[in-house]
Amino acid sequence: MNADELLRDLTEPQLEAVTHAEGPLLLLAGAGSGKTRAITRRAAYLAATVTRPWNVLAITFTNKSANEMKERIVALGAGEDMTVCTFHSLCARSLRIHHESAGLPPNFTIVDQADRRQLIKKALERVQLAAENWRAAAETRISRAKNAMQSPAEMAEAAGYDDKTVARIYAAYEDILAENAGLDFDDLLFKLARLLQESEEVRCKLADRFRYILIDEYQDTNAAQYRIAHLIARDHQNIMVTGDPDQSIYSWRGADIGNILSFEHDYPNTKTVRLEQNYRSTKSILSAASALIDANVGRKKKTLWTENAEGMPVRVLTCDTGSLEAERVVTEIASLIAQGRRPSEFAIFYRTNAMSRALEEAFFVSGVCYRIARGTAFYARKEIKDILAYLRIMVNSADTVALERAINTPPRGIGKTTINKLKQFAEQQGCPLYAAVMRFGECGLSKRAENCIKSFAELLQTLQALADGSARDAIEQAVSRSGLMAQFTEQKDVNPEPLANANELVSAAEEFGRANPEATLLDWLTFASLLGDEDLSRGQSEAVSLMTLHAAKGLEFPCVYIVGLEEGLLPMVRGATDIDQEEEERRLFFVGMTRAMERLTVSHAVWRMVRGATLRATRSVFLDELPGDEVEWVDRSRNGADRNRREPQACVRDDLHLWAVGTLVRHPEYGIGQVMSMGRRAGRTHVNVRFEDGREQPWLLEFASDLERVDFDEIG
DNA sequence: GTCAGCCAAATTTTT
DNA sequence: TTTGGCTGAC
Repeated sequence: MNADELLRDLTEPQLEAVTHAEGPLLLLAGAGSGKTRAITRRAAYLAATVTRPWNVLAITFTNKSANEMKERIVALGAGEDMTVCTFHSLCARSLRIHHESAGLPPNFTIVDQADRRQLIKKALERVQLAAENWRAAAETRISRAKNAMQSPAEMAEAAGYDDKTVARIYAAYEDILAENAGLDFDDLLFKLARLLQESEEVRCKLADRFRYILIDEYQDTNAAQYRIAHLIARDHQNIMVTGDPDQSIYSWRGADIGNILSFEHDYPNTKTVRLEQNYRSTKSILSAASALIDANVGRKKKTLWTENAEGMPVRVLTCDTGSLEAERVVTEIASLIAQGRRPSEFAIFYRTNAMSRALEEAFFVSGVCYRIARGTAFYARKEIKDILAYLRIMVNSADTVALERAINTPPRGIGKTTINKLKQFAEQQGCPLYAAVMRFGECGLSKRAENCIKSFAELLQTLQALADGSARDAIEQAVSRSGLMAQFTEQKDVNPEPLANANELVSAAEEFGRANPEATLLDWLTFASLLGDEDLSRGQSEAVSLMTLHAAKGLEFPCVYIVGLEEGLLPMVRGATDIDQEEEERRLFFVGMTRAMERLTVSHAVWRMVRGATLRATRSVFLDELPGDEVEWVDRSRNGADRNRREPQACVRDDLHLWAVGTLVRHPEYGIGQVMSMGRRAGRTHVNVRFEDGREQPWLLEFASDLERVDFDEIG
């Protein structure tokens, strides 16, 4: 596409943003205002006019949005050479290249959240504190410190006992990370920010390479990310940021809404463009959402408007209990589907994951397909981590977390006693655990244990010889030689997932190798450690989406339900001391509301079960902030009008004894599946079946006549 | 090495 | 209520 074509079909403000050439640009983009369109067009336009693609850097927060953005930019004809990536992967790559200046080993491994927890536990042991009392505090505060670019020493200068204690844990944790040659997610940002600050040479290199930078979702940046952006853009000032302060919902993770609010101040010649026309929602939805967000006081004024239809009013539903609320919502969705809507047009949002339970139960009864957008990432699965552990040892033998995981996975007779002896030896010698494994003869082990360790040591050596080859081969070898493959294959009838996931990992590596022929195993590991699972989601089946409000950001659905509008839930915190937090909760609700295109329903229950106890709930203040004339209140509580609620029918058929979790079934249309869970509710039995394509489908057993039980042998 | 049983903890979680 | 982690018995 040539430059003129890139400017086609743009609104006036979009055009302004796209064609702005030099200097800082702030794009304040309201929900649903075509922000991505503006940013991708601009990236392509820059590459076509004032600069070359490889001099442009576009940064996002998630892999998903990076991939989407890249795809769209490539489709606009701007070439593959533009760097479109997440903050974290930019950091990982840059630190890999400039590891020497950063004082890092070249083969550092990236430590994920679960590993991080283990390491913090070790740090607690090392400073001899009762783990239970400090674990949670240490986890959040160390992360916060790193995000704010604070070292352990700086933290120790703080006054309180708590700070000093956490600083000790932090220091121990840093030591352990260094011993493992590991960097956690926060380190990636922190270390690059510090490197850019301290090394003029590296800073100039990056600034020269990336002459134009674009940052999406700028309201979610933390102090380290702010520094990185600033240090790259300081000289050329070609920095464009987009975002919406009203959608800042991650302050609890260190995001600083102040970054976007003070952008014009930080970059004095900023041109500010506002995208205020909304293309997503009806007038009713938009004005309800606008009225709500207006209640935030320290807010940068912004007025969203739309040319869309008025639409139906936003509805507020009152129910007696959480489960009745769920039942109502699901019943309504079922009837709309019966009238011709597709399941994928619906989404239900809630504040906490625990709230999905009631909804799931209601879905069981209704038989409507649903899908929960959960956080269990592909790369966080046990079998995947087991494999990655071997690969990590291959590139970084100091990676003790990986070693401890791999040493007896699959079981090879190396028990706690043996491991402790090895650890003891390592400690005495001041060497990494890996060295102890290699010097198994000196650790005072029993003959039996020594043999086990010996073959493990040999395995590691064999694998390490492959470390310089392709990632694909490394994985294949690691999986088969470690015995993991045998384990997965053996259990495939009981649980086919590990085998499937292992194979998927191999194909992912193969694909990566094809796209990056030069890439080493280390490159692939860097890439894989930073990946979530959204890219690998299998089988886009028709289903209603269930997710937390946080997970909803960036998505849109024709029909949206937001449940649990109660004090203590949404907003979760409240009170004069916590104005900022309350405002963030309001933004969270705002984000949820603005996902809706046509129909928006919010609900609350009079009684809510919280941790086993049923408590009287107070309706959320947010509901009272919605404009009266745009909103229809529907009271379905006992004192309300709904006396004709359909009671569940009695159980027709009870085959519970014939069915069990894990039973294989065949469906004429969906193929072979497996019973994932079963339950009884209101005297009826329901089963939840997952099929080969990843689709999950609930059935009420008496209506599940299409399901046929099959035996393992039958499908080989 | 595995498993039942007990206790404690329970927002959100882009990487 | 549910879940995960840890402990102690086989």
